[in-house]
Amino acid sequence: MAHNATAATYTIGECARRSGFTMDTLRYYERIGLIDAVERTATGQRRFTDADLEWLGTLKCLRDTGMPVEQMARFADLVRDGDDTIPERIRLLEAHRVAVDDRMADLAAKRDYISGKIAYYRTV
Amino acid sequence: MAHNATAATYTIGECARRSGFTMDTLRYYERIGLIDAVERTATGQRRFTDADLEWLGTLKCLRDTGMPVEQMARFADLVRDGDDTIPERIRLLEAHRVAVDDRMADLAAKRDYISGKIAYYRTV
DNA sequence: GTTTGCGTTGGAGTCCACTCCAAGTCCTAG
DNA sequence: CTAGGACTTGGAGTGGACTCCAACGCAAAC
Repeated sequence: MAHNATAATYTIGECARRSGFTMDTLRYYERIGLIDAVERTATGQRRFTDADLEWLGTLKCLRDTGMPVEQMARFADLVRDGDDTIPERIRLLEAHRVAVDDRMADLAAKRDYISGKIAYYRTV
Repeated sequence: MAHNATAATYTIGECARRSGFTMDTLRYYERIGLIDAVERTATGQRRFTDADLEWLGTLKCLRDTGMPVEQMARFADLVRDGDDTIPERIRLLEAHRVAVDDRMADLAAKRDYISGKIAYYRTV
């Protein structure tokens, strides 16, 4: 058997600190199935693993780029359903990337409008 | 007296179409003071002017770049209070531009993460 | 001159994504 | 061994920004 050097686990508080979600949000995400049932101690406290944290990193990325929770749940389902769903996952992520690109282009244009407004105010 | 060639007015439906807000949102914005009381016909129907539309364009830009309604209301108040408030308006818009820039940088980074994820899935 | 549809109001309802609460248990530092 | 902080639950509450509703009045096309 391999020597398991890094089996770190984290309390929900520590996980919140590391993931950028609040404890409440972590519990909420577990409740609605965005994250699989987290390991528990004998007394019922959650212990998050590095794998959980990595998945949370993906969720954070999707969430912060504006993906609705419902679509993230769909993605989570695909991940749960194994490698057969990889083409669909790619489709989902590509669609999302397009949405993000569109959003960035829109922001850039509107940023310029704001800059123009500022420049105009400076002439008054 | 000058010849007034363009005194176009628009119904709320037309204004919605042109501004990109819904009729309900336009009424809501008027109610909360984001837009000044709109002109009315004798029978009480709203008639938006080109000036209204221009202001709505500014609001759309601010809103779509994530400015909270409350801060837009603050900006609207400044505009109402005359030219003395221009330095403050500049400060407000500059702060907002920084926020937009930050948001774009964050989106760009996270877009790359998503791209990496897609690339990875393609290797599986 | 009537039908079809656009407009009016105040107020209630919706949606999303959390966020908070109370009452209790568990952990750990001293 | 005890004090204080971290964790548990189910369920209720929040905040922001709309969005919808009913019951009605007005408009304009034929």
